[in-house]
This record gives sequence, C-alpha cells and structure tokens, in this order.
Amino acid sequence: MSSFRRIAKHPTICLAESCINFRQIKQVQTQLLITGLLDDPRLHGQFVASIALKHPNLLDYSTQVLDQNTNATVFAFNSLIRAHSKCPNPKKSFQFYNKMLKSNNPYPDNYTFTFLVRTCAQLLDCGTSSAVHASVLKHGFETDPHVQSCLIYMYAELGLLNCARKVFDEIPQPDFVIMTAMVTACAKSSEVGFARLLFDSMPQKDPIAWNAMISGYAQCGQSREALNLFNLMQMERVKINQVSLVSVLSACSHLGALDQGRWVHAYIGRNNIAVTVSLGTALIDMYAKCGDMNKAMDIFWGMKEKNVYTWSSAMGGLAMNGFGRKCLELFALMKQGGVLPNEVTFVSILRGCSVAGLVEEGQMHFNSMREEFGLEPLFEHYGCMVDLYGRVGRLNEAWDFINQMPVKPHAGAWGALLNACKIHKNKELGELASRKLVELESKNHGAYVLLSNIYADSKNWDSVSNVRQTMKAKGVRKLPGCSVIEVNGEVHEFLVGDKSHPRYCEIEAKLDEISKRLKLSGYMANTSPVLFDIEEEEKEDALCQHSEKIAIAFGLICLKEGVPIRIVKNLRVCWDCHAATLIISEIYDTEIIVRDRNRFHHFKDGACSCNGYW
DNA sequence: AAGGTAGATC
Repeated sequence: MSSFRRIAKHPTICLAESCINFRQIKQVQTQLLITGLLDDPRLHGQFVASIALKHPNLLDYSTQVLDQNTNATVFAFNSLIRAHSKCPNPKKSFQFYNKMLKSNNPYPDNYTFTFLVRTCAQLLDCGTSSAVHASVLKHGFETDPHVQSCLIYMYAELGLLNCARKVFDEIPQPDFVIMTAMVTACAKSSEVGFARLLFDSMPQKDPIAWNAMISGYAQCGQSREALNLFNLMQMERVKINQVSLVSVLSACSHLGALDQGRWVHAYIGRNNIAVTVSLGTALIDMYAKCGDMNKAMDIFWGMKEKNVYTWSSAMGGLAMNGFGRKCLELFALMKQGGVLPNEVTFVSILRGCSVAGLVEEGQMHFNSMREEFGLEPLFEHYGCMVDLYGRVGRLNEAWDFINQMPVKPHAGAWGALLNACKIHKNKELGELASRKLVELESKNHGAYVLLSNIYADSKNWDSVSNVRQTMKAKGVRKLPGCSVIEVNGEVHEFLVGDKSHPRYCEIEAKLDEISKRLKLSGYMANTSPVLFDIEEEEKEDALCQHSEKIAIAFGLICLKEGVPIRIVKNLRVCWDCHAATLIISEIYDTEIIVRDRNRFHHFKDGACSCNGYW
C-alpha cells in the first residue's frame, strides 16, 4: 500500500466553490455550522480557502470566517495571505502573519513565505521587503526553491538587481525555474547581456525560459535580437506558444517590421493557435505601429473579448495614424461596453483630440479623468494638453496651461510647447521653452535642434551657430537620423549620408533622378533644416542625404509598382523631406508611409495624413 | 487541500 493519500474535497466545500453570490455562501455556511463540520479545522480551512480564492470580492467575509474556529490551520491562514497578495490592498496579508506570530498558533511554513514575498512584490516597498526577507532567514526557509524564486522575482520588481543577484549567488545548484527568474530579473534591469549569458549556460531550457529571454530583448528595445532568438527557438524545435508570439510581435511593432509581423499572423492561422486577448492586442498593436490601420481594426472588430489593453492599443493606433475622430468614437464604444479606461487610454484619447484639433473636447476628457474616473493626470497627460493647445496655434493658452500645472512642468511639456513654436514660428516663446528644456535635460539634443530650426527659419545664422557651439561645448550630439525599410522580409537600415549599402550606386542614380524630377515639378528645397550656415547648393546636397530620402530611393528601386513604400525613422521627419515626399508620392504615383518618432505620415497623391502638423 | 519562472496599451 502506498502511503500517498489524496484528501478529497468535502462535497459541501465543492458546493461553496460553485456558489455565485453571498446568499448561497451563507446557506452553505449555515449547513456547515448545523452539522458541526466547521469545528473540524481541516474543513474549516477548506471553507476559508474556497471563499478567499474563488470569491475575491468576499475577502472581508472570509476573514470573519477565519475567526470562527480558534484552531484555524496554517492552510487557512496561508489562503488568506495568498488571496490578499493578489488584491488591491495587499498590505492586509501581514495582519494574518502577525496574528500567527502573536499566538504561536499555527506556525508559519514555507508556503506562508512564498505568499508574503509576493505581497511585497506587489507593494513595491523596500523596507517591508527586506523585513520579510529577514523573516525568511529567521524561520530558516531560505533554502526552499519556491521561496528563492519568489525572492528573486520580488527584488526584480523593486528594481534591486544586486539583491536579486545576492539571493541567486547563494544558491549552490539553482534549478531551471530559478535560472529563468534570474534571466528575467536581469533583463528587467536592462542587464540583458548578462541575462543571455545565464540563459546560454542553462543545461536545459523549457519554453518559459526561451520566452523570458525573448521578451527580455523585446523590453530592452533589442528587437532584432528578440527576432534572432525566436528563429533559434524554432530551429531548436522548442514548442512555441502565444507568449512567444506576443513578444515577437512587440519586437516587430518596435522595428516597424510589417513583413515579419504578417508572418507571425499567418503562423497563428497555419498552426490553429488560439488568439487570446493579449495575442490579439499584440497583433493590433503591430499592424497599427506598422501603419496598416485597416488590418489592425479588422482584428479589433473580430475579437470577441476585449480589455483595456485592446481598446487602448486600437485607440492609440488610430491617433498615431491621424484618425483622431475615429479614436474618440472608439472611446465612446468602449465606455458603452463597460470597459473602464486607465491612464494609458487617456494618453490615446488626448492624442486623438490633438491630431484632430479638438481643443474643447480634449479639455473635457482631461477633466473627466479625475472627475469621472478617479484617475490622477500624469506628466504625459499634461504634455498632451500643451500639445493640444499648441498644435492649433493657441500658444498663449499652452503657455498658461504650463504655468498653472499643479506639478512642476517636465521636459515633455516644454518640448510640446517648443514644437508648437516651431510649427507656428514663434521665436520668443520658442527660445523660452528651449531654455527650460535645456535646464531640465542639458543633453536633450532635440531641444537644441528644434531651437536652431526656429533660428534657421528666419535665416538667423549667427544664433544657429551659437546653438551649435553650445551643443559642442556641452557634448550634446544630434542623434544620427536613421531610416529602416523592409524589402522582401529583409530589413535595410540607412543612416544620414550612408553610402555603405551594397547597391549604393543604383541608389545614388535614383536620388539624382528624383532630384531632377522634383525640380521639374517646381519644387524648391527648403534648406532651413540644415543646421550649418553653408552655401545653398551644398545645403541641398546635404538634404538629399537625409536617411528617409535614401530609403525612399531604395524603395522605388526594389519594390514592385503599387506596393506602398514603408519607412520607419528614429527622429521626426524634417520639413524638407516632408515637402519632397509629398511630391514624390505624386510624381511616382506611389503611396509612401513614414513612421517617425511621434506619429505616422501617409503620403498619397501629393497629400499627407498629418495635414502639415507633426 | 496550496506555492516558484514568460506575454499586450504609455
């Protein structure tokens, strides 16, 4: 006979788990009381656990039930600690722990500590966390692998990689779950290189370990590495699941790699992979960030279940692609559907108002954040409001808004004002904004570049070179412009003045041709974005070397007629490139879609979706 | 009767 025995759940407990409301639970409790079953500590524990874990809205009630048996088991206490560690007020977990300690009955066990550590990870309070870690040591559970991986997870959440590392280093033979926790911890703290070393040293890796490493790369912005590792995962024939694909799609979104993203979409269909809410959301985000908003919305409407992530992604995508009103329509539907917006949703809403120029509507939504939804506006929201006023030229209101903000204006707010000053050519306010911006972020190249653009607009070359000199003195460098274009699933990257591409001869000839055709159509180079005070002709030459122009030329060479040219740029599109691209889309009769640092530009028949404001 | 590691909106 085996000594293994499984404790079957009492039928009344099964009944308690299937209750759907408080009244039914009360009935079950009465039954347990009458039959005296609640006096049995084991059944009492099961009952407490079934309420606490299956009915999180009745947490307070399960606490009362705990007190109804003076011999409550550690299982009952642990269940309540565990249930509270997942709820909005995780601090309550400690009440039960303290109660156990005070009466010495029952004693906390290794389970107790895994739940307490999770509570700390939820609370994000360093003092509490180190106190709990001390208790783990005091009770001698530091060698329990479950407790160890929870501790590593907790320190990673707190951003204390050194502490996580210390726990890890003291484990003589970490198993692969602990290794995976450490890989995640490193990636979260941007130590993705070390994460990879650990990952490579693992003798065996399950899909979770692979997914942890891939998402680590994706979250650190190392999107190409994420894709490379995903390919390796396939070559090693590791089982791919939804989590793998969500991370890969996120990498595609960052890169703007539409072909790769489409491949993932096809893979899902080919392998009959169930589209979970997060996978669907990742697909929407990928198509939106690659500029194919129609496809993104097809998926959106096709999803049965949608949560706040799904709605926010779709709304953010619409705003980013210039469909401000559609974004607001979606918000109305979201509210009708009973999904509550969060802070991120409001960033999308305010951006939607901004691109559509709907100032009053934006004000209304901004106020509703606090009044209707109890959400405190964050820096981003204030920045969006400055942008909202500034974009339509209401610069004074933007200025007033900044000065009346209840929080200290951050770089984003001044940056939005500065951009508005550039659009509406307000030199005085622009100078002020850029001075503030530089005070906050003395290495912010964007501030200097925008300011020198403002000066260059009025051909004030002395001031332009002053700005240049300040940049040089402070060691501020302009981030080199870089444009990416995908051709046949292959990603081609071009930097400013980049001549390194193997087909540069063809590209140069194409650039020449474009330049001639532009001139024939009456286009005049707007040389103001060139920061140097050089001769006009040289400036024109320098402009032709902007990375997006090189990428467009390459696209015209390689892509079939009728296929839109899609480009992802790391900076904002410059004014000259914008003007030139408008005409190129007309004379070459091609659609050109450019994603810049902020938003999309869909160029077609000589017009752009941004209407000249970006 | 229970516990450890991976994923989406900024």
